[in-house]
Amino acid sequence: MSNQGGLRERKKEATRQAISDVATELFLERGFDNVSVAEVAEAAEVSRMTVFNYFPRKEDLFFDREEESRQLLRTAFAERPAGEAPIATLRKLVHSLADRVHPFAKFTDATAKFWRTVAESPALSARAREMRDELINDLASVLAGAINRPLADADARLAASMVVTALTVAYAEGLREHKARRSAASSRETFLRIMERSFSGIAIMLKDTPYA
Amino acid sequence: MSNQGGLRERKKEATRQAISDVATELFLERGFDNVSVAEVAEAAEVSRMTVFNYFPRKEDLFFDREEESRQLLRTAFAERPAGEAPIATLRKLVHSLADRVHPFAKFTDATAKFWRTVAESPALSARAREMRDELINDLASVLAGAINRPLADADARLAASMVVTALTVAYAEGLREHKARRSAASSRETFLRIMERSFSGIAIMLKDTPYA
DNA sequence: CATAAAATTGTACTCAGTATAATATTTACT
DNA sequence: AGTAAATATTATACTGAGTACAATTTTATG
Repeated sequence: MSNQGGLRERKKEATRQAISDVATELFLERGFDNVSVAEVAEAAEVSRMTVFNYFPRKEDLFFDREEESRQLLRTAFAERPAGEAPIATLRKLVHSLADRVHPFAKFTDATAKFWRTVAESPALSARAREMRDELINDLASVLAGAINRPLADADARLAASMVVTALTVAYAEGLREHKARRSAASSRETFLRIMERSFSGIAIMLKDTPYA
Repeated sequence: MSNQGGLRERKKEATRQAISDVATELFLERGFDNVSVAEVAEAAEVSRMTVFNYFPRKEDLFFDREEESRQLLRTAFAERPAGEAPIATLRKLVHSLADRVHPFAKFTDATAKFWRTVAESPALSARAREMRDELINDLASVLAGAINRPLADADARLAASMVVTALTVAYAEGLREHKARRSAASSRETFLRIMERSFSGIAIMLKDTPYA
């Protein structure tokens, strides 16, 4: 039987982390497309097959936190005050992320380097876009679920698409601001300013729906 | 020297078209991921290398009209009345596309099958997302250029992202409506209704900028 | 018809990702 | 402790996209 805190589980987690760490380091150093999975395996002192055992796709070695955003949404809506408009819940969540300097609203040299590495690799860029679309789908489901609407509700899809698009633009501009001014405060303000403008527009789009 | 309407040019174009046609047919029939480039080459009676000569990536065999959307934007803004708000120009363009039943606003069994084939292939979906991002970048440049702003203008990026996102959602819902009701009129209406709602919200987002 | 330019092809390669079977290691049980 | 079952790791061999480069065929031009 599988032992929760057993040696096997701990070793697996350690192996996984070791592979991910050494891979991330190599990718940041030399660029995602200039490092083969075989090299990662060798550097992690593990076989190529083991790498693919833990990470089905090479891109997963770099993007190792997809589940986090999903969880973030679920808890935000689980704790939502009854009767609050879903869009208001999201607006609060965004401010909370900015206040807590969550990775999704963090503008530092490290995050800049991370996203530069993504931008320089077609494969990583493609995976980032895919994750964006998955986030939109998740959010649409959560939004529709929050007010007991069918999961394919068109208004939910519009709302989710617009919010995630706003986040993408706001985050990109936040990063640009960081590169230009190197100020955490002004990056944060740029990010929030764009999100606020976006939310005001999104509210209009959804004004005759239960989402706003 | 290269002869404009010479035999060589005509033959090249014919070969290219023949490859693209036979590939599209195979992909629609059996699915993009179940047909190898080698098979396409064989069916087109051409070598594998020749296929890659004309179409650098396999996905290009299916998406063969990327330039069209680019051109659509440029001409719309070239013919724009002086002083018209860029967002108004886009709104008119969308209505014009719907009226002319342009491929970007066309809801038929054929377009449904086309996009179903895309949805069923990870590679084609990825390429579609990439094209969406390229369209956003193009549109942002055109918007900024239209009012003599720097090409990286944040407002232009926000506007472009929002409009393309709206188009994506509106088109998807138009397709869904087609599948449900098989009515060209009601698909068109669904599409335009979502676009109108989106434009009204986008106008709010940009109300203090020269774009709206 | 000969020759230059350009299109097509052949060959050999790299790399991601998959399938499958063999081997090593941990766990559970006596 | 020792052993059998479960599971992690590895070896091997494969497919298919995409690239590099050289050889060959086809078209254009004098």
